[in-house]
Amino acid sequence: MIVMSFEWKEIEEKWRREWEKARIFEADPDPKREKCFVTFPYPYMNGPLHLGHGFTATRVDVYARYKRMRGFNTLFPWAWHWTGEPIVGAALRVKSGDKEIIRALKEIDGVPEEELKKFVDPVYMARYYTSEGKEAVKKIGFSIDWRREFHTTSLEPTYSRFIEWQYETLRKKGYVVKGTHPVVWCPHCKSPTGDHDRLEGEGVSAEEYTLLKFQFDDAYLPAATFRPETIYGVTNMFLNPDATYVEAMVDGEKWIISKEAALKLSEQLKRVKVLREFKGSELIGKYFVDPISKRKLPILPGWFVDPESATGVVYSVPAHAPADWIAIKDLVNKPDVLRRFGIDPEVVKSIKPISLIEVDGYGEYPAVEIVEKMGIKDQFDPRVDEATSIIYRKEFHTGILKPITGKYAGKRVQDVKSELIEDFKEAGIADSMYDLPEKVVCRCTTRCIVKVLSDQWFLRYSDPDWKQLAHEAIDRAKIYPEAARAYFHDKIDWLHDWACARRTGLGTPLPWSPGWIVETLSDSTIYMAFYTIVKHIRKHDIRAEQLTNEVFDYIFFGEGDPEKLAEASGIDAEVLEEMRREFTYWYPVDLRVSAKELVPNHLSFFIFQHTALFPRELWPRAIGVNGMLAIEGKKMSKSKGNFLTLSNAIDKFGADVTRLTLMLGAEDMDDPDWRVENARSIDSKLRGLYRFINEIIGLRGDSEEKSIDRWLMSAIQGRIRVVTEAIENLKTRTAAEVALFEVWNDIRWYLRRAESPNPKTLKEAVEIWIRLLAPFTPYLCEELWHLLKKGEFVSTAEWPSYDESKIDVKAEESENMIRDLMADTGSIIEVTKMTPKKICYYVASGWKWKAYLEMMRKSLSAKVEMGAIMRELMKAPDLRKEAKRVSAYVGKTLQEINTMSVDQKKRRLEAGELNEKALLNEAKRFLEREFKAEILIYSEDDPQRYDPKKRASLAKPYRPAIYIE
RNA sequence: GCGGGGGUGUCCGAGUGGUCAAAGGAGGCAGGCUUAGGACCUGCUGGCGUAGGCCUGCGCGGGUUCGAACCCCGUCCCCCGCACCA
Repeated sequence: MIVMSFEWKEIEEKWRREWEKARIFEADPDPKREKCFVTFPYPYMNGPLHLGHGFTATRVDVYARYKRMRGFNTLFPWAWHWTGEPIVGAALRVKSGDKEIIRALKEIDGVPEEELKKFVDPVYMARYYTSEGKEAVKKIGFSIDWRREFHTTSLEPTYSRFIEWQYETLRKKGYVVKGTHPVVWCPHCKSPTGDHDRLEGEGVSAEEYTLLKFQFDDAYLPAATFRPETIYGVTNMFLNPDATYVEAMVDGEKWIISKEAALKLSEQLKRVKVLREFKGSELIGKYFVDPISKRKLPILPGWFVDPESATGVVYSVPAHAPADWIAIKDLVNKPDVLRRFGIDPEVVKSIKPISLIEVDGYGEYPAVEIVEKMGIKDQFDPRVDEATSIIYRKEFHTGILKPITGKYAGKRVQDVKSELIEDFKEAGIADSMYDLPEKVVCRCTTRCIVKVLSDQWFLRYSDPDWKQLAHEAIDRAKIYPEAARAYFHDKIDWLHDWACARRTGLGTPLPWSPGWIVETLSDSTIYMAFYTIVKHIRKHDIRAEQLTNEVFDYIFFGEGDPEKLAEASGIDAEVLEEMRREFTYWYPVDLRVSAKELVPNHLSFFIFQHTALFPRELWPRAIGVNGMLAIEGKKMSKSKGNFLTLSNAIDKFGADVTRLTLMLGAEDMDDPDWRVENARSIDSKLRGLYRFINEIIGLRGDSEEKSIDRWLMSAIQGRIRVVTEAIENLKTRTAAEVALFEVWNDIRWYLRRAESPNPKTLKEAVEIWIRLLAPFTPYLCEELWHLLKKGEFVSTAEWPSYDESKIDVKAEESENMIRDLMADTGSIIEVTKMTPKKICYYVASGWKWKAYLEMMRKSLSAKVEMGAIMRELMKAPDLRKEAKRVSAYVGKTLQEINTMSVDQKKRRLEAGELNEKALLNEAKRFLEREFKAEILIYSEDDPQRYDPKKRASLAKPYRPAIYIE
């Protein structure tokens, strides 16, 4: 009696131990074997691994296990990312007793109380999650070579040395340069305020305003705008009478700006010296000069002007800015207000909008039109913003500049905008500043500003030559799915210089600039190279200081003489040579997989840096991109409380169930959705599979090979081909689906169909089946495999090869014929509502087959016409004898032939004439069982046939005629 | 707004010009097996139909074609990313 049930934990632990004992996932260079080097981006250790990590990494592991079975020397290493600020930030929050984070650590991450206390130390925290993470990775059964494990930062000195070498090399090659950069900045914390450090203003980033410098006596009024082209339509200025303005020297010029603006500009690398403060009202009613037209224009009161926004100086273009038009209209209606500021109401009344942009669907003054159309009453109407945005978008995208704009006339706004800004700056009438379009508040409750950092170190991802190389690397690589290729190209073009050093957090200090550390996305770009040598560093106890730049130059670039390097570094020449050999053996990376969110950053950086540092033959060979995991239909998030750690999932469902459920969730860039219900169903499927295979293994004996045996082996070959191709292209869902369900259905059909199932056929099928499933559910397959073959791992068994010789088109087409016939029979029974006692089948006679195949042959090259085909067919004497019936048959069959797909025609031609009578006789008892009726089989011309309704002549190839009573 | 992906039957999800009323799975219904079953097996799961057929149908509206879920144009909607951060 075979045991028909099992405990996941038991078999998983058993096989994990066996694998570790046999060291089957430890891979060393073997020049005789082709290698395969796959990687998963090391996870950041500020928390436990979650199911999303599990999803992506399982895809890597499936590929790795498959390749290993294909005979590749396969290396799948693992490491841990500690670089960055969040771990330090979290430790600080624990230290300060932040309730929110403590609750999250306890409830979501499951950190025990006594451990939690130690989390005030960020390094302890990282170590804790690393060791928890490693347990989870082992439990889920990834085929990792753990000898190559490491973590990042200066706490792993040899890795740190590797990063130093990388950055010194990049700098030497001119890829790292010094520059300036605007960041959202907290004046209190004196540090950049990232999205996660904000109370308010998530997603808000610095925007660059153009400042147009209008003349006012010996000073300038720098008005801020995103639409500098509208200077041609300026009619007046607005200042807030109640706001505080200053006169300040800014880089040697006298500017009039809001008090707040002066502070902001001083943080943007401008020398600012405030001369005096005054209320805006002081300037209301005075005149300024437009630098383009030299017209003198009035300064009007505008309470809507926000001194917190940019310079607090606003110029007015009523033709194209709804807010400006409304503000003027409001003033016209309040002559007393104007008089209070000493302004003659006639001055405002006489302001005429000046049109400068021609735009479809609007007349001279789009702003005036939209205000009227929307019925906006005054400047306090909330729809002013909406109107502004509609006009702005429309004019930017489709607007054509009018003659008043001089050299820009006739061009589209969006095409000349940047040129125009350059020109204005050149002419000294424009400048720029950064500001935030919305309020941003730091976690410390201070309002943030934009600061331009100097002395910043940048990776020059904006460099066109470097971009070119990155594009080339993408073009040379395989990208799964292919649709992601365009995404990469787009993101490579879009990337600009990347500030690659930070002041705070864990990491590797920038070697030439103390006080800076290499930023987290920048120290994780070529570390896969480190996997190839870290094993030797450990084995030979090599210290960081021995790993000089020259040593790395030798290992990774092949530069220098190992003997001399040995002397200088104290590392044996043989060891150096071995490391060099190991690097060149494993490199390049054959596959790297991540979720699509990493395309614009990590994966693109990975590509960029490989092209900067390595020759083309060492550029990555393939990149896989996948979707992002949702839990029960919702995006996974700690704050929403639907966060599922990898470890929890495995404990609850087992490793194989977790893996297979994930793999069946989605492929390509689709987002998989984890549902407990699915996992449960997969669990019961796998238990069923276990019983099913056990029963098959228990079968004894042998019997003769029938058409249905050939059918099963042929069908299984098709499954092998599909699964193999799918995994090759990282279509892991398709592969899992076919390997599990389609193969199962094939075998099920075989068992139902075959009079007496042939154990030999079944065992062959099962051996293939287990191996096809092994990359997905390695533990269960290992268990099953050992029931078949003692002492051999399925993990290292040979992948089933597609055997062309076992493809039997005739057997497959025969089976299709029988299935179709059963469906037709069933349909008749259903419609007529009879309970059949007797079912008669009449198979088509030889001449029909001859005509049918001939028509198909002809139709491969051209459409078959009645006349031509009849002339052709009449050449054969046996058909000529039946000319009348042939002609009727051909007429009826013509359309079927002409609309059949080429593929199908080829299959049927290859199958040739089926001996339908023999096939049906072979299936007779099966059909009788299925329909619970007597089955009678005749040739249509059989004079002995029972055919009371004269249906026999309806027989066609592949469609025997049917009579039921 | 820009860029990428997508809208298919109750649900998830295949499907890129004819083999498509549309794979596979889930759910539902019916039957079988069984002491019982949330285990297993079989069938059904758009509508109509007393003979293997017909009609409707793949976000919406047009078009190309002998023929369209698949190609073209327009349109609406959904998801993801948009930077100093893992």
